[in-house]
Formats: sequence, C-alpha cells, structure tokens
Amino acid sequence: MHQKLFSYINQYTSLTLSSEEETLIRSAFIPKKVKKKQFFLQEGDVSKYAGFIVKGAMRQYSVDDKGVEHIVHLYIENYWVNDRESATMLTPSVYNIDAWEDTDLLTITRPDMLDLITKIPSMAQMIRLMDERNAIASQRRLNSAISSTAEKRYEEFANNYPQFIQRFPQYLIASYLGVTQETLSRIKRQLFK
Amino acid sequence: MHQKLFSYINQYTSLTLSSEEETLIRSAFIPKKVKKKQFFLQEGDVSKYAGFIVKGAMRQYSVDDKGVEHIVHLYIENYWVNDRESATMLTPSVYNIDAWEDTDLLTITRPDMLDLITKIPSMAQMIRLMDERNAIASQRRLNSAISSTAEKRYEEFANNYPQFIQRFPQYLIASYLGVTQETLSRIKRQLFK
DNA sequence: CGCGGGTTTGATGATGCTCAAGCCCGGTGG
DNA sequence: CCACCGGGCTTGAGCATCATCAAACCCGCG
Repeated sequence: MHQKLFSYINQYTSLTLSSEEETLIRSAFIPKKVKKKQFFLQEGDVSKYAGFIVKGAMRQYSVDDKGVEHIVHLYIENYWVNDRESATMLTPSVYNIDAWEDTDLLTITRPDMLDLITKIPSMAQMIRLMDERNAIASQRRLNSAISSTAEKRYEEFANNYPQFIQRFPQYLIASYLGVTQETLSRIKRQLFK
Repeated sequence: MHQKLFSYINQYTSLTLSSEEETLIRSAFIPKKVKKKQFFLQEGDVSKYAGFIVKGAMRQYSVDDKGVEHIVHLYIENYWVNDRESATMLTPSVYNIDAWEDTDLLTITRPDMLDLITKIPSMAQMIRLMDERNAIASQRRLNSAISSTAEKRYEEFANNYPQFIQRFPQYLIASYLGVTQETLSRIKRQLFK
C-alpha cells in the first residue's frame, strides 16, 4: 500500500528515500477505504486529512443554492485530494469530496505532514513540486475558463486528460467544464462532422 | 528597497531573518523598474525572473485569436508576478505581464530562488505559505467561475478585493471576471437598485 | 421485461456578446 | 476660457450561445 507512495515520491525527487524515512512516512500515513458514493469530506466539515489516492477515483464539488452540483476537481490514482482552504484556515468546507469508484487512500493529518516536511528533505521537495504543478494546472484551467469557448475547453481537456474521459461519465465532465450535459452532448456532435 | 521584502517574509513566517540571511537575499534579488505599459514578460518569451512588487500595479493577460485580451491576474504591492509554467518548463509563455502603473520590483532567477530555499529555512516556509494561499485563491476563483453568475462573481470580487477596484479600470475588472465591460456595466446598474 | 443510469434531441427562453453610438470628465493647447 | 481629445463608462438593438425543461432513447443488468 505505502509502496505506491514511496515510488511516487522517488519519481518526483532527485533523492531516494532512506529506510528510516520510509518508516516515518509509513507511520504518518494511515490507509483508508472509501466506497463508491461515500464521502471523504462533506460540506460543513473541517478538512482534517489530506489523501493520496492509491487506487480509485474521486470527485470534489460544490452545490449551489438550486441544488446543482459543480465539479471543481476529478481525481484518480496518484492524485492528492483535499480542500486546502478548509485544512489551512480550519474553516468549514464548502465542498464535498466523495468516491466515484471504490477508493484506497493514504491519509495524513496536517500536523503530521508539516512534521514530515521538516524531517524529510525529499518530502519538502515533493510538496514544492506538487504545489508548482498544481499552480500551473490551475492557471491553465482558469485561463481557458475565461478566454475559451466551451468547445475549445472540451478539446483541450480531452487532449490533456483522456484518462478522465474514460473513467467519469459525460455529465461530470460537462460540469467540470462549466457547461450542462446537454451542451456538451451538442458540442461533441459538432466536433464529429 | 529590500526592506519591504524582509518584512514581508518575516510577517509570513514564525522565524526572523538573520543578518547573514538578509545579505544572501539582498544579493539574489535585483531591483528593476518597469514603466507603465512596458512589459515584464512578453508572450513567446521564456520567463527568467520572478518578481516581487515593492510598489506599483501590474497585470497578466493572454490574447486570443481575435486579439482580445483576457486578464488572468492583477497585481499590486506585495504580490509575486511570474508565469510559473514558463519558468518551470522553460517553455515560451502564452501570457503577457506588463505594468499598469510605474512599478518597482525585486527580481530573482529560478536557480537563485531554489538556492535560497535550500539555504534559508524561512524562505522555504514563506514559499510554501505563498503556494498555499495561491492554491486557495485559485480554487476559489475557479469555483466561482464555473458555479456563479457574473453578478455574484462581481460581488464576491468587490468584497474580497476592494483595492483592485480602486486601482484598475472597470474594463480590466470585467475581463478578469470573464465578461465584457458592457456586461459589467449593466450588472453594476442592477446592483444599485 | 423492466429498471436505472446515462446520453441525446428538440423547443423555448435567458444571459451575455457584438457593434455602434453617445456620454462623461479630466487634461492640453489655442 | 473654451474647444477638443482620449480614455473610460454607459446605453441600445440584434444576435449567438448556452441553460432549461421535457421527452425519448440507449444499453447493461437483475
């Protein structure tokens, strides 16, 4: 279980984890299973754990006044799930995170994570890299949200994240792109001629 | 000049900078002035410097096929400007960053920054905090982009960032919010009755 | 066969965009 | 002191895009 996390960390850092470091990590990260449709984080709760997905698929979404869900993130293996705003500020989350498929996670509390960062250099390095990738991805998504048509957003998404199109139904993709499922359906029809 | 950066760092970290650390920082951060309408980063160039704004105001935007500008960020004092995608991947930027007011910056190359992070603990800590705040802000903006009406987006923005409304003209705010200036004008009329 | 989850299609309407014109206001120069 | 100009904001009319609502369809499965 933890092995996938180790290779993930090694893959993203120049260094290799020592066995003491692996032990530290092993004791900080607690395995957790979340069954399909069950919550990892529920709106109104304060996020206590960050999670690393070993196997499965999850989604993060907000629900507006009309009860409509808006997908803010889709996650599969090797993604980190969390509402960082809630975890950092200790405020109730406005998001839900639930499992779309049965999911195996490794979870860690914020204090434990901060501790690992100070003790394990490659952990600090990995976190910085994750933040960087995250910043880049957010930037891209933001830019396409404000400057592209729905059609281009879909094309871009389909090119960059084909795995997601396999694993999630179209109406979730539509919501992720900020359009309704009907609109996405029509967009795809356009693209095929 | 560098003093503003020191107090910025001290403000965000538990530690205080030693005088050796201040010296290191002083030699890595190079002052630069950018006059109104001049570029800090231009589309097609690879970003070589990150900048800390000591005084002034800048904007980051992309230009679409029709020549329309789309504001992805607005910056004032104490903000960091950069296209992290370009800086990290060493790819040509798709963004422009220019000065909206005459601006004083402290600039630093990526290698120098990485060096400071390894040598100065409070620098590493500060960067992590910045990334965290950045992640939170992006998340919020993304969520409101996909789930809110233009009207709510404006209200939220006006409440959270009143300084920006002072310093930038309305048509830039409109672009930042992903609507045209005409639409924003009409939205404001609605809000006043 | 019928049901559940997901997708498609059509008709209608709201929202926001485009284009064009006018307005407002603070310079600047005659 | 006035005329004009530029930058920014507003207003209006028409149009494109996308949302909404409702119905039909598709398909795997019990």
